[in-house]
Amino acid sequence: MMARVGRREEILAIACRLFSQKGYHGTTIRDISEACGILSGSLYAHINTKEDLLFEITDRGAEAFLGSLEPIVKSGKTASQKLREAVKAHMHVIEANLEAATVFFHEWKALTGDRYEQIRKKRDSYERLWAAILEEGIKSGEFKQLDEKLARLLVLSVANWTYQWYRPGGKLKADEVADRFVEMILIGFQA
Amino acid sequence: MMARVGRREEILAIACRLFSQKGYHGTTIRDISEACGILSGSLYAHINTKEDLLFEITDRGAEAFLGSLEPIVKSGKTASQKLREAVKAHMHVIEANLEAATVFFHEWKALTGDRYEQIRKKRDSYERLWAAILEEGIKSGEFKQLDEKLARLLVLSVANWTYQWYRPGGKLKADEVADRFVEMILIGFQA
DNA sequence: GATAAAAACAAACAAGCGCTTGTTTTTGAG
DNA sequence: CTCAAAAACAAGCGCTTGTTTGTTTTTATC
Repeated sequence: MMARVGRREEILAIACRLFSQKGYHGTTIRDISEACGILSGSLYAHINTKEDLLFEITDRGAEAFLGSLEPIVKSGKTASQKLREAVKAHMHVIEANLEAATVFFHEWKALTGDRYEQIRKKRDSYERLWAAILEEGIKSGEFKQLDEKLARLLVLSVANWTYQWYRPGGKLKADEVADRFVEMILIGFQA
Repeated sequence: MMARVGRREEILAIACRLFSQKGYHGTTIRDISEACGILSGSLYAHINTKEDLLFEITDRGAEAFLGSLEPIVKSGKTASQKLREAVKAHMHVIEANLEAATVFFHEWKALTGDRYEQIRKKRDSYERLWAAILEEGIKSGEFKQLDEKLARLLVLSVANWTYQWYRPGGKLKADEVADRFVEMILIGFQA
């Protein structure tokens, strides 16, 4: 016999949903197992520890964000184009997996030891990719002579806050939101 | 004899610090009492429940943000001036009480029942104050014909993400950050 | 220095926590 | 139908959780 490959994914998805709703520390192993329709002990045929679940969810989230941004930064487009596509890519990752994105942004600090460090490093890498886009735009004269750090913080604030309000299936489509955000960032509010 | 008025405040400050560091569910009553230098049971001479602590911290946070923004919205200044002062006021609240702001933004969802609703309403009120500034600027023609909702989300993203990176005493002064953020928002990145 | 409020201790409570163990049931390929 | 792997159960481990209770110590005031 073979293990149903889907079972573990199912558990991850359920844990992801609960972590995003009630937080990691606010979710118990019994919450997860109950939502799976099994007893709490039975979960441990599929996982080693509760923190494994959190790590796997956040790590996949980190990889999704990194993997979507890397090709854009490496492309030969202009900084404005890269910025636009970066925001779009970021929104698409959130759209495709809002719950995992929420856990990634909101719960990753509950990780301990080496796993905390691993995710922290991936977050840093992600920020550096954004920094590269802004540095390029500032250096080439395409953007104003902005303080790169503050410009990056502004863009990242917009990107990183998205999980708090964006709801797939709502009126606002991810691509449209991204386009308008980038437009506002590029040309400003002032008439 | 009279109760030392400072004792309860001390406990609140310690709980605030721990909640901001480890989260509400990640902090135990024994963590708090130990940091206070007393036994866990002794805490209950000063508080009724653990959630009381969270509520008092988040409610004070909400009031601080609301109280700082209200007079600005009501003032007779231009929308741009209001926007500038609003961002400054927001940053000042965070600067003056980073830990409480962190708990307010990050842990308020751990509240239950009526208290959850109370804080949610205050958060809504706060967003509506920001909306008023943007609506005014758009209506008067001072700002471009922006989608008000998306413009508000952009500004709120920048404001609400601040607690994640701003550190009082660092190189960046709150007023300076606010000025540069507003400048970028008003006139955009494009050269 | 007596007094009473305030603050702390000492000890424990019921409930819930993450997780382990040994056993039984379900499953699907041969 | 057989049989072994996989998945679930049943029971409970040691520990921690938020909180309560009754008692003692500290504190400021008269």
